Amino acid sequence: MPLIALVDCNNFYASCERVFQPTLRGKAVVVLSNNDGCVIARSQEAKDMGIAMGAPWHLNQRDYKARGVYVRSSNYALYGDMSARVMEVLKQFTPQLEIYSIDESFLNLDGISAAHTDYARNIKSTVQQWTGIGVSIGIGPSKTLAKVANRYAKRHHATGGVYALTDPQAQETILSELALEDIWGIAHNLARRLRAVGLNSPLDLRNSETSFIRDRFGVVVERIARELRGESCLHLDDVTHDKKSIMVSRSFGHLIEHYQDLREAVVSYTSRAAEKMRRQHLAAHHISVFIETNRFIKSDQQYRAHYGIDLPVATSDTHLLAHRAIDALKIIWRKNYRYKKAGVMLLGLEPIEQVNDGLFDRADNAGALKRMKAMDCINQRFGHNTLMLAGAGMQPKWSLRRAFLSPSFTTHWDDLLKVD
DNA sequence: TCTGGGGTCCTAGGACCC
DNA sequence: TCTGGGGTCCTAGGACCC
Repeated sequence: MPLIALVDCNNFYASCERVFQPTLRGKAVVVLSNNDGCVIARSQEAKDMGIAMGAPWHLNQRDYKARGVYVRSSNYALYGDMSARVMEVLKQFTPQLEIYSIDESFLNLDGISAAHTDYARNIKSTVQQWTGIGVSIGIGPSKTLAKVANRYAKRHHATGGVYALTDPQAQETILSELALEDIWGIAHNLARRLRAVGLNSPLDLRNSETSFIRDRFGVVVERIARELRGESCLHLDDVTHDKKSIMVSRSFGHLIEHYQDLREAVVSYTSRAAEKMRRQHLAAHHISVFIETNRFIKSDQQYRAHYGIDLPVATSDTHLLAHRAIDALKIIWRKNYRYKKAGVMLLGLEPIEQVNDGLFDRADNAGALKRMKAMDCINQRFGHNTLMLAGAGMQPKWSLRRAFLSPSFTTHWDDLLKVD
């Protein structure tokens, strides 16, 4: 029987903030989304105060601040870096590690001779010591049961943050006490449909007839049911795959009515998405743009639309993609709406072996490559608004404009490229 | 005033082929 | 008189995840 551990960082973003600002220890900390719109992470103290995940911050902001809650805007570069450190430590404890998300990994414990809870406690304390991040560890014969065990470890202090759900009796008890929605892969909709046929708990689902589940709910739920039985269906996957899509989207700080503003946003998102894509050595065959109004303002006329364009040749050329994105935007944009959000998706991604190969379909490949690399550097250095201006054909800051227009511009590239 | 951002997988149905 | 059926591929949209 395989044994799988799920290591999950506790309150990850809040914990990261604390590592870099130790005075936040023991304090209630929340991390907010873009525009400081809603709560996306909370320290234990903040959870204990009843601050909900996803809660719109503006609703209770004054109240919480008065009660001493510390607030941080999200810093994904920091979290990504901390995540990599944690994963590096975890790698040393297993022959096979699947990085599932920024704060979670599955570890294969097969062939580990030590008692698994002792082993897990060792992992936990090592991660804590080397990175400053606290983790909880759940162990089970399948990923789904490891998830359940992890949840149990997080919620029951007596476990000390480590719990192995290997005993059949314990499995029955815990599965009978959980709600369907507590199971990985089951959310509101599926839970409702399951209850409609009399399956009210994870235990009911586990004990139901496989063929019945398969017929009524499809392979996804069938796998969940099998996993709950301890049958490992979702195997560990330790190779990193190329991304299948790359998206950049944002909610605007204020509602946008003019086409020009929307266009600036879309061009800016496109350049960021293209930049991400190039960093992963990928090129896109398809670009899709979407815009939407604010669904929370009931009195506003609502509008949502998206449009995709196929690219004849896979490309990661910012200019080319930006032009296609604008084409798409022109098609879906409508007057007299107040837009809240826009996004750009790159799809049909394929790897490019060499940076130069198939990357550009313009004549001046070398020049385009240089310009593109420099744009990435400018982005990093001056912020994306700079490129947004340049990309949209507007007037960038004078110094940058001079850089772009100067005949000797190429001699400046090397300086810019040193940033890399 | 103010409600995130970035992903993956599966399915159903249509088009098309032999 | 009889008017198939199996298979693949593609896409849009749903559902779920962190």
